[in-house]
Amino acid sequence: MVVELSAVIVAVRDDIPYVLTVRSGKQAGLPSGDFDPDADRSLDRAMRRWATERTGLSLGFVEQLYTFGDFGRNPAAARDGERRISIAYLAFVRDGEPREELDAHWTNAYELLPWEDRRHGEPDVVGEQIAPALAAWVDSGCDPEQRAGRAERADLSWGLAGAVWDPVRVLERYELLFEIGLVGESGPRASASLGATATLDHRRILASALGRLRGKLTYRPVVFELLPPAFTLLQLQRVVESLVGETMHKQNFRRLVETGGLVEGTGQRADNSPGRPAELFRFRRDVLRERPSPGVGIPGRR
Amino acid sequence: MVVELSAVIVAVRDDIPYVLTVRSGKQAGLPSGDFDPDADRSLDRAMRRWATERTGLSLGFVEQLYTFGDFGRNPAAARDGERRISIAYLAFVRDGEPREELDAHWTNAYELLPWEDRRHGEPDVVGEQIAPALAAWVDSGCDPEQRAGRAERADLSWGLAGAVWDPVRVLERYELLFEIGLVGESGPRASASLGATATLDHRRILASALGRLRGKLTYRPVVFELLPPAFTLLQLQRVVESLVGETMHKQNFRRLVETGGLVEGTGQRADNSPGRPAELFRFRRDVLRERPSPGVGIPGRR
DNA sequence: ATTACTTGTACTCAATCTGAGTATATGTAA
DNA sequence: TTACATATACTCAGATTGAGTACAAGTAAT
Repeated sequence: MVVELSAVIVAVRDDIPYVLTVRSGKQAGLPSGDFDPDADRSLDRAMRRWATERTGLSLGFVEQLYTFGDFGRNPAAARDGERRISIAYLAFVRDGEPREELDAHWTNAYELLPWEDRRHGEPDVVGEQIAPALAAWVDSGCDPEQRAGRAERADLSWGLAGAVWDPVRVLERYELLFEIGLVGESGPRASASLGATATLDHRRILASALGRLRGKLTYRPVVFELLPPAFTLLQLQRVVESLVGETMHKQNFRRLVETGGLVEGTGQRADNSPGRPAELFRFRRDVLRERPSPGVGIPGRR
Repeated sequence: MVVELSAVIVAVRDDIPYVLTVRSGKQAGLPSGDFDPDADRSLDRAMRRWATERTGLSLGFVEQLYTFGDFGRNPAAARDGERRISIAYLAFVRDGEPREELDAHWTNAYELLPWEDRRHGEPDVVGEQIAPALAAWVDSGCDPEQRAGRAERADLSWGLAGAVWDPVRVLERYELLFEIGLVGESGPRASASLGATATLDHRRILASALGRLRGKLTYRPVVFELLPPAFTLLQLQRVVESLVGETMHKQNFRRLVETGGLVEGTGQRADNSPGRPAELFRFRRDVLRERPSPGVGIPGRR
């Protein structure tokens, strides 16, 4: 049995959430490598050291995500009777280009999971391909009870039939698509509108990372690890929106973030923007002391 | 390298959260065993099968918790140069006694983590032993900056000096106690008021489980997996309180849970109680459809 | 039968928070 | 100057929350 580490390393630039990928053949994959028990005392430390060596980036926030160990996740290994277990991590970097010679790139996360970006409304692929495929899957259930169960599951995870869209349920959605055969792993099976494929189960790992990240935003002030030390409120809002995949009411977002004590003005103002220059803010560490779970509340749409 | 599975199996009875433990020598430990890659296709499945065989219980809600792999977590193994990685799971069972012949018992979770139960006010051990030890640790920092950092960390995780007590930060608290030497692993080091010790790092695993569980309560309707199908609102409240470790305002709890659409009355009423008999309620599955993250909101204390 | 005691359930009320705006301020470029 | 952009202040109705009060409906003791 081999234990490997893999990392979803996230950065946001120009309102786009990027994940770090490495090429392997024609597909992109997450950086990953075997865990060497002799080299590091702890998994977290191994992760940091190895990611730095591999990508030339220094990680900010780091959190263990999930351990993937399904038999089918690595068909090549399975064929040889080898079982590979992968401990996945989520990590943030503020900026910086990966070192070129290491063959690492930034990939738009929504190229891999296009249906998760709803900032410009529901993407066409949902109505045109996903919803019909889900409906067909529901109808193909063999008895009424199974059909009801399937409908419930499809509606809940995809926000159909009056249910609400929950940005956090990224993994549920991905797994449902996988189950009904709309997205594939370990092979260039899908159509372009259903997103680029990735090596092995790395899209699934990305899905859990995005879900966890979206959840975490609301109750821990982690966004700030993706922003420069001073930022305008609009910059902050855009970063949150890009991660959550939905737009927010500007004035209310500002109010939430200010009265919530998450940020404080620096007195300085940004200069490069069109329109009236905005004040620069910084993260206010004292919130941690005042509120039990401070995060950027996510006010209603638009 | 050996990969093992371990499980925090939780049940609540008489307002006490219990975890399933097995004896190993004089100490209690979580049930755990090596993962056999040939026997099961997925980790989750392995976990379920193995827990059922081992404990004779059928698990309800099951969730992967964290993978522990620190070098020091198993001193015996470390001495032999062996590295053991443990994938921990959190699971709920509704009730039922473990099969006797398997040497499994229910242990009060707060016997292992006494400071986490604040239903009867702050436990004495906090003021008498923990707070002084934390203060000493803060003072022993070698420069003002380090002392400030330590004070911040102690205050935040323990809700001291005006900071709020956050029930979710169980792991942070445990790790701080461990770091300053107040609780020990792999040996009967601690005083009784700081809780019973457990095998290896199993108390640490329990701490992450309790933290995760407390967090999950607020945004997913998982409590109901610990209750019988029909229950009174007070029963529900007591189960939540026992897990969160704090008491709640009765009328507001009821309001939150009812207007939140989490439960519906059955028309029947409980009969065995003193006082006016209460109506029996059941979990209302439709909430899942209506609200993005339904959980038992945790209203203010008392 | 009355009383004390227990728990359940309804309702009140002020304070706060939220969603959805309107209005005004302060820059740059034509 | 004007048009355009974004920033920021303020409003206001409706919902949610914290903290109670009041009353209902049982059991056990007097």
